[in-house]
Amino acid sequence: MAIAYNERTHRCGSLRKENVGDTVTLAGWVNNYRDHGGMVFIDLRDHEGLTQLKFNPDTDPAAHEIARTLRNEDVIAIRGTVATRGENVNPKMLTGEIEVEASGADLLAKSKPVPFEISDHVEANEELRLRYRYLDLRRPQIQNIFRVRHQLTKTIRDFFDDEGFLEIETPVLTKSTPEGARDYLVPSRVQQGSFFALPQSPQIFKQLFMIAGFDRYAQIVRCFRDEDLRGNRQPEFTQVDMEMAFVKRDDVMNTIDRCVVRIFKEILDVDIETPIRHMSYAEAMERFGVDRPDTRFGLELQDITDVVRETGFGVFKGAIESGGAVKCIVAPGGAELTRKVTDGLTEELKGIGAGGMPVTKVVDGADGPEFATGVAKFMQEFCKGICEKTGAKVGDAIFFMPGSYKDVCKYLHFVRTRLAEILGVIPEGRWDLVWVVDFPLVDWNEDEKRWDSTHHPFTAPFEEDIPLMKTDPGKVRSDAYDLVLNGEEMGGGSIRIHRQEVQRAVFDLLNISEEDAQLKFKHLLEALAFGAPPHGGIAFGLDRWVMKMTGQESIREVIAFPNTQRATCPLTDAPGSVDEKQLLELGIDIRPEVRAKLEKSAE
RNA sequence: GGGGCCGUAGCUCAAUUGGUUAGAGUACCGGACUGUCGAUCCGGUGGUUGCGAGUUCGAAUCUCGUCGGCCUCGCCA
Repeated sequence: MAIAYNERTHRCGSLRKENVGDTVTLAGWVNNYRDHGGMVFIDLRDHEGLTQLKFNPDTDPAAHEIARTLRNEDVIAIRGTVATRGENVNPKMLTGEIEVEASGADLLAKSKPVPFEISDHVEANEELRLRYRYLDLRRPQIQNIFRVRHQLTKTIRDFFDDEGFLEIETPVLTKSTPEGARDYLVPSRVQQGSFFALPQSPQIFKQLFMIAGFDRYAQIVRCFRDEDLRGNRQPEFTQVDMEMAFVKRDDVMNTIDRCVVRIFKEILDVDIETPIRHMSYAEAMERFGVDRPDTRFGLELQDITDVVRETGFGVFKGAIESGGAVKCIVAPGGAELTRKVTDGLTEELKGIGAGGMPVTKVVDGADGPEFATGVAKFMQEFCKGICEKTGAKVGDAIFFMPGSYKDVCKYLHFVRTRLAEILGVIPEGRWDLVWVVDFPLVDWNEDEKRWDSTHHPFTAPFEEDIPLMKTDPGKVRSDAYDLVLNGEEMGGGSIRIHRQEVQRAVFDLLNISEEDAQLKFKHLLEALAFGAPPHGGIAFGLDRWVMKMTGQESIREVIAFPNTQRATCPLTDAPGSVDEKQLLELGIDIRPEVRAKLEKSAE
């Protein structure tokens, strides 16, 4: 008799000893089978958990016959009676006190042997996992990630709903903006020769919502950027996007503080202290060398430019004379580090463009602490000064970095992060949140010889800094803010420019002509002329939040069907070629040199 | 575009550093087994060592190229 699989009485994670004696119907996948010739045991799996099924030839020969043929990942439905396991309780299973004695079984779908085991014990390589992602997604730990993802989006939506935000969708087929990241383009058939762009973010649209008078908008929205991938970057990703009218930056940050508190409480049952602390961009760069400081540990950067100003040591002297700096990191107990480790660090640094890294160790000398090994002989005369300035003690190692301020920051940030791993000083279970504020409005682009927006061209400068735009643009601070969690940027936003004359001044500074501005941002500029309320907002990388909250190392783990580093999908084989007919309709063609390359690789 | 690591059975990994017929666990197939739970025991199938050149008496191992994966710099307003 067929089992009514559409009338499951329970799920596989729910049966307990209170259910003993109940007649139940379950359905799911064969997680594992143990065939004793007589007795057959099957662990049945569904989205909730595992239940052991027992097939006894004396109880039900027909069901037992079916059970003997079952293999992993076969889909079955069974009917049976819940029984206690007596002496044979399995404490490792949530349902380990019971089992279901099957009195009927249906094979609903046979499975081929799977390319990799669906289990906690075996980890297949990532490419294979992505190629058979639907099998990978069967693993309970992976399903849990998506459960957290669901809870997180629900919590965020509930929060914004409670605070009076409206979720409104914005276009996916929209207009290319030449600023910022490379756009994904979609050719138009109706307007041959024209292209839509997929949004890098709904930035302008959300500002238009404010001008439209919605007051508060929030959306969980897919965004696209055609740039190279990283462990925490995918070409399509999900933003939590919000905008508020009639606010100053503290209002936005306070709102997010409340949201973050709620997220941590509801998802992880962790209490976050508010207000989340603020740190200026300048302080972050000075102490950590990066605008997303990891404040869970020390190893901060220390400036010793003044201490060693009179040095004859070539690289230090050169850096100082050309207006740069000499900074260092003191590694407590670093004298224990082997030559191999410090040399390895130097090699890694060279890999990202550094010339090298002078290192020395502080030892007990005849006359107090002195330097030993490495660049000791060049630095000995400054030992006392450096130790006083930095607090370095006997047994420590000091890693020096001379160069331009930018380079020193970049390389020492790298050193700091690696040292923290090597020394094992990153505490577990910490959630260090910090708002980085007072970013510079613009950044000098040496290659192009022009000022670029640090954030984006609609970010408001500090009112009191506006006069500096003409005289010293690099000093102008912007009303922008980034939220950083454990050294990773989780989101960023700003107060926007709502007055035309300020917007024009910023465009001037960015060397965007009136014509250009009209061409690129006409819709926003026009709207600003019709009474724009002061407004500001922020956007979060949802994927990064899920990644952090589930303890994953890669963003790919928290996206159902992610891309590889070369932006392909091993499961669908996207992107793929299209018919000539499709190209014809769109009025576009593959360039000859690309065609030639494709034909060559097809051979 | 640059730097680094990797690619051996369906899967996870070995192969004494260039040496005879490339092994093990697992999966799969056959057999045994009535309390297992990563079942056990016996037997079996399974390999273009990513691909292509080269060096060598001899290459999984060395060299070059190429393809693919991951990390990273640039890039990501």
